[in-house]
Amino acid sequence: MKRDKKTVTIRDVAREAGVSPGTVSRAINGSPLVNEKTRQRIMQVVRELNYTPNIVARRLSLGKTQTLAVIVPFFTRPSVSERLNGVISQIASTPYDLLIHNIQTPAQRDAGFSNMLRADRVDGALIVSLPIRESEEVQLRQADVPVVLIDTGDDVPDDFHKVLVDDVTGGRRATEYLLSQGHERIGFVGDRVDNPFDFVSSYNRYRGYCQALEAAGLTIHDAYYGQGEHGRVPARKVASNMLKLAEAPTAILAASDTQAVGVLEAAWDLDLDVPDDLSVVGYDDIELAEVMDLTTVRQPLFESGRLGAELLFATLEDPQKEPVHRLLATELVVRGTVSPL
Amino acid sequence: MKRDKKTVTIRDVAREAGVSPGTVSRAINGSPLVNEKTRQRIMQVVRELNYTPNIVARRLSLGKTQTLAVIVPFFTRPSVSERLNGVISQIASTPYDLLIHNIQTPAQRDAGFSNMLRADRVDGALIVSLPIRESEEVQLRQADVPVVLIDTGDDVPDDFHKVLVDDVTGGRRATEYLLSQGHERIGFVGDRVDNPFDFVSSYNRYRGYCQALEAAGLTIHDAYYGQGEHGRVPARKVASNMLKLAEAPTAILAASDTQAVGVLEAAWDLDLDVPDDLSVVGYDDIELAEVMDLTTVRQPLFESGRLGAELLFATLEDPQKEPVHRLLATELVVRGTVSPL
DNA sequence: ATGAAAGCGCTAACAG
DNA sequence: CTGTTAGCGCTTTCAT
Repeated sequence: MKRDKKTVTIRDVAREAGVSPGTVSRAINGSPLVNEKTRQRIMQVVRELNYTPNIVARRLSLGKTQTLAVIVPFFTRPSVSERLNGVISQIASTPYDLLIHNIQTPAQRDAGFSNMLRADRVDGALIVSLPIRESEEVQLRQADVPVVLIDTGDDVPDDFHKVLVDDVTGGRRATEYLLSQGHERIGFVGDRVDNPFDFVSSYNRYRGYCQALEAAGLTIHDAYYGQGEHGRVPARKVASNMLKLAEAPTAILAASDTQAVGVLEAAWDLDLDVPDDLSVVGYDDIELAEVMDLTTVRQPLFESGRLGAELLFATLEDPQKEPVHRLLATELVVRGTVSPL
Repeated sequence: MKRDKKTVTIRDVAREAGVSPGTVSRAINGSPLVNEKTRQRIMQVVRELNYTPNIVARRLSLGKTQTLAVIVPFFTRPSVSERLNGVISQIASTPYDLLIHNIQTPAQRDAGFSNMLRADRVDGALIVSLPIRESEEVQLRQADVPVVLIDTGDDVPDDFHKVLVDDVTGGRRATEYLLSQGHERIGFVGDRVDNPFDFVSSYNRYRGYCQALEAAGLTIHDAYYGQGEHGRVPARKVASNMLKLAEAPTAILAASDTQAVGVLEAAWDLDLDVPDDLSVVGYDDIELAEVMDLTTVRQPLFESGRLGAELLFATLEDPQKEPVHRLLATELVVRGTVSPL
């Protein structure tokens, strides 16, 4: 849209082809009501002039942005970026543009919600792994574009489209597995409950852990609930403290593979052998898990993103569509970091 | 831009405030030639009506898209996504939208170059880690938007803005380090030279490796140049073969940390101790490297992205700007996978 | 300091 | 089947 380097417009094509702009538009957009002869001639001119329609003008006229937005926190985290990958690959075959709004600060968070959900900017939006606050729920409801929540929104009303992964069950299964191997002193290392983004997946996995313990008639010790900032290094510290307890756990379930590696490091620091002295289970099954031979809970990261995008397209087609909820299952991947007690 | 749910336009505000649309526009955009009183009144109405300017209309009128694109292959690779992170964080504080075009197939590649470099779509573009082919170089030159190349384009003429990292020197330094530790039989495990994307960074690192070897008066053996698809698993296979040679290398330099981990795995497979039986050096210094205690060559991933975006903004301000080239340095990070011979 | 009017480039309803 | 016309919503001369 540089005005200096003159752009070829539909008018230029029309003049050159000896027709009206309207006809050119029809020809380009494959309307059936244009003579084959004229269409050929027009397309010829289009090629000669190397014409390409101004997409912004097109959008204004059509009233559609042909753009989708995804709001996502910390997209460099492997689990997040894999979901994003699913979204992107689903959109790739469509003419839609994809706007990425990464969130790492509160300001970006506000900006994302107030800018990216507007119909003059996008036709629809995906929110990935970012917990929805009450005020944001209001914004979402007022938003004039369809929104699909991926890996978030289990606590917001069911009138939103959602693709969720069953974190509670995942945490429970992992714990049950540990119990089945004879472990009773089982620790949990996860995010802080009161983290600045209100991330809740770690806590949900912890809830599953509690369920399993209770079902087994075991008591839940606070000392076995290690909370820290998300990441390998804090997890290492938290696990280290836990492992120094008089009655140290014989197994630890981590809220993510990244944190599980921190647990492994803590064990190394203390000269504890994994799995002989300590069993460890992670969560996510990112590539790192395989490298570390980590037993973990696999969740369908890519698929959750792909499905969310698919769902958004369906909603674009039929805005009145009933809210859809997909709850994806997890799967325990047994590798080498757990041994029977 | 839903037409049904009536949108508030500048006209509505104007009518309500008893002024003309032009004045509202001026008021909103902070023009000095509008009476303070009227501005107040207008802003009041804006708030009451919850008016927000239609961004597409604004773009059409202004002739600017306020959008930037980044073309990037395999953005889930940690090294790539970290560069992207640098780009995003630099753009975050600006009003620009960011379009991500991920490339995993030839079709996406073509689409990216023909769609994303058009002035009616974006104001500028960044190309990250994707080697430029000759035909693409032509497209780049014809593009009517400024383009900055990040981690690519060392083989295209110097009239493009570039942010490069010195892969050759990085490869050389790593090799020199290995030589200084007494190693002479040094292997290299990297991408295939004839890979479908023409990725060249692996080969450049290999060139540095060759330089170091030659400078030391050593001959370069083809058997010590292991090529495979990018990734941990192929690298494992390639390294495995190399380590089974009669005269197996005592040290291996990998073209990336990911591949270095494959080398480590190959060593484990063969019951070789690292670093006692085999020294290993990686490249990139992604988080995985620290976890594996891997000696590696650190390159400024985030900074390369940030700098590229910064450069693009500078070019947006001054399109006539002389082509800028930044060559970023690498740094050897000594950890625990190398021992003297 | 403000209003009127033209225009950004495209699409679509309306005639014919 | 094609031309004409009227917008889409905003910005920006050009008057006044």
